Amino acid sequence: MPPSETPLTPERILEATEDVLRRYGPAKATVVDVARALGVSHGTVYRHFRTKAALREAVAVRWLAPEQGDLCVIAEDSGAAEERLRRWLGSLFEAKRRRAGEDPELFATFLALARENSDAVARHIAVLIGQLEVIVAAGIADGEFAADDAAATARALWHATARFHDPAHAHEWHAPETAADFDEVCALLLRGLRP
Amino acid sequence: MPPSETPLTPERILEATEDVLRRYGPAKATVVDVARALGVSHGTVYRHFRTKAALREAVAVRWLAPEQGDLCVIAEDSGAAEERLRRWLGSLFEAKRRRAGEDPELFATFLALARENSDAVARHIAVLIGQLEVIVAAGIADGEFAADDAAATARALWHATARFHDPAHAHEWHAPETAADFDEVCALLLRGLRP
DNA sequence: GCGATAACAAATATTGAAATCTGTCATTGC
DNA sequence: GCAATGACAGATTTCAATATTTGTTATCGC
Repeated sequence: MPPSETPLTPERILEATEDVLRRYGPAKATVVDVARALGVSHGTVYRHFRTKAALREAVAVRWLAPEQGDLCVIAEDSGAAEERLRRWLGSLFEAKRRRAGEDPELFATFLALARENSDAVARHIAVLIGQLEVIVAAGIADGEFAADDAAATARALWHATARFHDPAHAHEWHAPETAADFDEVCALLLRGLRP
Repeated sequence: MPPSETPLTPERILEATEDVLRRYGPAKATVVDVARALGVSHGTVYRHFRTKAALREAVAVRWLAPEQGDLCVIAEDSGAAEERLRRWLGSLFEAKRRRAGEDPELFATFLALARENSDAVARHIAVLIGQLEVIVAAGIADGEFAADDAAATARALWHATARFHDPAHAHEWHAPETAADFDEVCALLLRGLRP
C-alpha cells in the first residue's frame, strides 16, 4: 500500500478513531477499523497508543477539552460570584445535554469510561470541581457567600447537581420538566450560600 | 405431583419469586424457575400474574414497602422540621446503601425496574417526594423554613440528593468519602431552607 | 536505524442450530 | 365451576464451532 500523503501523527489517529466511534459506536468500533480508515496496519496504531483503552481515553480527553475551556472562562470571569456560579452550572448542564443529543456515540464512549472509573474522567471532574472552588472562594472573599470551606462547598455543589451532569442520568435530560428541576435545585443551592 | 399443603396465594408466589431472584439474579431468573420452586406448572403462575414484568414489579413493591413505611414515620413525627428532614434524608440514604449491599440481587431487580421507567417505581418516588413535602410544609408553617413553594422545594431536595438515593449511583455508595459527601450536601441544602 | 508490517497466540465476539422461555388456551380433575 | 395443567407458537437464550480482535514480536523496506 502506498504511504499516505500526510504523516501518521497521533492527532490523525485520534480523528480517525473519532470517526469510527461515531459511525459504529463504542461497542462495535475496533482498532482494526481505525487502522483500515487510516490505510495502515493495526500494528501501526498500537505503535502510537499502547492499548485500545488508551486510545479511547485520548479521544475522550480531546472531546472533553472544549467544554472544560468554556467553563474555565466563566469561572475566571469578573462579576458577582452568584451570577457566575449560576451561569457555570447552567452552561455545564446545557453542554452535557446538547452533546448527549448531538453526538450520542461519542457520549456513549464517555459514559463507558465514566462507568469504568477512568483516570481521565476522574481528572476532568477534579478540574471542574476546582473551577467551582474558584468561584466559591471568590464569593467568600467578597462577602457574597457565607460558606467556611470553599473546597467542601464546591464538592457539595458538584454532588448536589449530579443529576444534571452525571452521564448516568443522561436519559432523563430530555424530559420536559428537567429544565425546571434544574432551576429549582439551583435556586435552593444558591440560597444556601448566601450569608 | 401432589397438591402442596398450603393454598397457592399471590403472597406465596411472591415469596418464591423473591427466593428465585435472590438465587439467580434478575437476569437469569425465569417464571419456570418460580413455578418449579412452588411445585406447580408455570401456567399456574401466569394465572395469578399476567406477565413476568408484573411479577417483578409486585416483588419490587413488596420490597420497597418497609422502607417507605419507616420514612413515613419520620415525616409524620413531631419535632423540628430541620432535624426531621436531616433524619429523613439520612435514613433514606442509609436504607438504600444497606440494602444494596445486603441484597444485591433484589437491588439489581429494583435497578432494572428504575431503568425501564416502571410505574411502580414512579409511584414509590412520588410517595417519597410527598413525604418530603409534608416535612417542608410543616417547616414553612412554623417559620422554620423560608421556602415559598413546598412542592417545588421537595422536588428540589429530591433531585439534589439523587446521588445518595438513585440506584444508578449505587456503585459509588461504598466509597469511604461518600458519607462525608452526603453530610456536606445535606448541610448546604438545609442552610438553603433557613429564613 | 527506524517506522511500518505481517504473522502469531490468546482473548473476545459472532453465528446458527438447538434448547428454553414466555404467554395462551383448550382440556383435566376435583 | 374453577383452579390447575400441559401442549403449543413465537420469541429469546444457550452453546459450541468459527471468526475476529487485541496486543506482541520478528522481519521488511527504505
